[in-house]
Amino acid sequence: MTNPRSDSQGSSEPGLAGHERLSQVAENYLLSLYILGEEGLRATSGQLAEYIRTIPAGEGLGTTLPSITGMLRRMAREGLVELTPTKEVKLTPRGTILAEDMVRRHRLAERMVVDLLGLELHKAHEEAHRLEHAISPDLEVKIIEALGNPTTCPFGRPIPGSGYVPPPGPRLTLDQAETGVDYSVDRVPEEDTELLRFMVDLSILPDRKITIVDASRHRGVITVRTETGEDALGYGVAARIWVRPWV
Amino acid sequence: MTNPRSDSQGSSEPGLAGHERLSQVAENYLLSLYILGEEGLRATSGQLAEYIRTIPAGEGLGTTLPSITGMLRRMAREGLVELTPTKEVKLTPRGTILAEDMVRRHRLAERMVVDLLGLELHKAHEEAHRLEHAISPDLEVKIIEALGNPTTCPFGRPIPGSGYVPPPGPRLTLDQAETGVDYSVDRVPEEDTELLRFMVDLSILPDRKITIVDASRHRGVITVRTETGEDALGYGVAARIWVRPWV
DNA sequence: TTATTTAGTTAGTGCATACTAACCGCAAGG
DNA sequence: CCTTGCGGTTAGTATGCACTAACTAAATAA
Repeated sequence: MTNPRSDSQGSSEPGLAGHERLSQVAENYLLSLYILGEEGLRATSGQLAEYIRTIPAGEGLGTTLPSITGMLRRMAREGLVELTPTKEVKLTPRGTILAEDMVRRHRLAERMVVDLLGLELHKAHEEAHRLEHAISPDLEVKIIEALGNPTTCPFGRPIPGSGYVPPPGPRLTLDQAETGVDYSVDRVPEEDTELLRFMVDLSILPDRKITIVDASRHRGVITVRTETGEDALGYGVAARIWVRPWV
Repeated sequence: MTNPRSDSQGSSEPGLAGHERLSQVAENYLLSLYILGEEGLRATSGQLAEYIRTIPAGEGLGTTLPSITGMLRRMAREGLVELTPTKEVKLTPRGTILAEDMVRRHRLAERMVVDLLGLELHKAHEEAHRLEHAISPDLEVKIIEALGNPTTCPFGRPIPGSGYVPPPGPRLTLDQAETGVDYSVDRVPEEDTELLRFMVDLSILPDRKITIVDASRHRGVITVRTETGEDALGYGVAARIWVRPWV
């Protein structure tokens, strides 16, 4: 956003895209918009507000509708987004590139803090939200090397530009899965700290095996078996866990 | 600075000090003031301007005297510094604690990017200047663990709160050292990227052995021998390298 | 001693980002 | 068809942090 930070910034190192630097706020918006897209949600100011509200402490507020309108206007002026007549927010090509940069840095940061620094998984998303703004192209390259070119974040989401190929076979949410069939966990929600803590205990984590022992929709409870044992999940939670058929 | 970021921030984790979050600009000022103190320089607005100018790309400018006056006024209002009648800037107790926090994070970040991520030494200082603002207390603990409780940054400066004890024996700058005597490098300048690149080649790095082969003050040149071989340094450069007697 | 240089402040502005309060347009319900 | 409410924008304002231009006070030089 032509903020002071964007001066004196000439990084033309090799490796990855141009890595133009924006304000942290703009970077957060781009990341949020990218993720809304990924989730297949209509990217409106309201959705954006909601998502931004999940961006944990340390990143500033900016969660009221008027703030968002204003920010989007500025971003539109800078050619990062377009505001369609249907009140939707679309990333421009340039915005898309920069958004991917952010998502990549975010997910690399998540991997770094977990795999290299041993941070507890449930804290990774929040920490990454701070770190993503502080990773230069040089550092990004080093992180990728140190991690051995990871293709997903620790929650199972793909790292853009990493050469991720979605595993074969259909992907579905756990609430739609069949009883008695073995599945592999594909993705888990990343922003719900308390839930994550619980899932770590239960080994409901990407690439682990999970099987539905019993699903009683009327009670709204699914019982699953994992490495660790058996436990019950609500349908709401189950709907946020993606699985694919076990190899 | 009562900026939006300081809301929603309740980190009361164990381990290290309170870790109140300020604006990045304020954090930079605190770090700069701390380092000026460390170097024994009179901390005036002018010195501050000069030091802040060395803070590399990505951190924003804010280098003119009026900006500094303004910022210091705000920081004084927040009880971080005091402006003495002799135009000197003093850290308050609270300011000192927060400044130490920043310096610690900065130096840990330097170690992390070098030791854990393999970043080239001459880039470490600049990267750390971005990362220092993005390290939470939790993460700090993990970084310390992963690094095995380091007591200095890769340039030889002590990490506050690490239990660093200065090595015994006198410390002097290389331009004052005697010819033919073996010394151990104690500290090297961290912000001069080009110089550092050269020193890495020459193995003029903390804890390495260095010996003056010949010093011809009139020519302004000192010839040193290191692991790597012999080479000539200007007196200006030599004055910025700290050494102590070799064990 | 007076003139100049140096260091710092004050004044006046600009921009990004936040907020609250007030307004608008459309979908749904009566 | 009108009314209400939700989602969004506009208006108005505040604060942090940057700048330039103009002033001042202390130190230095002439």
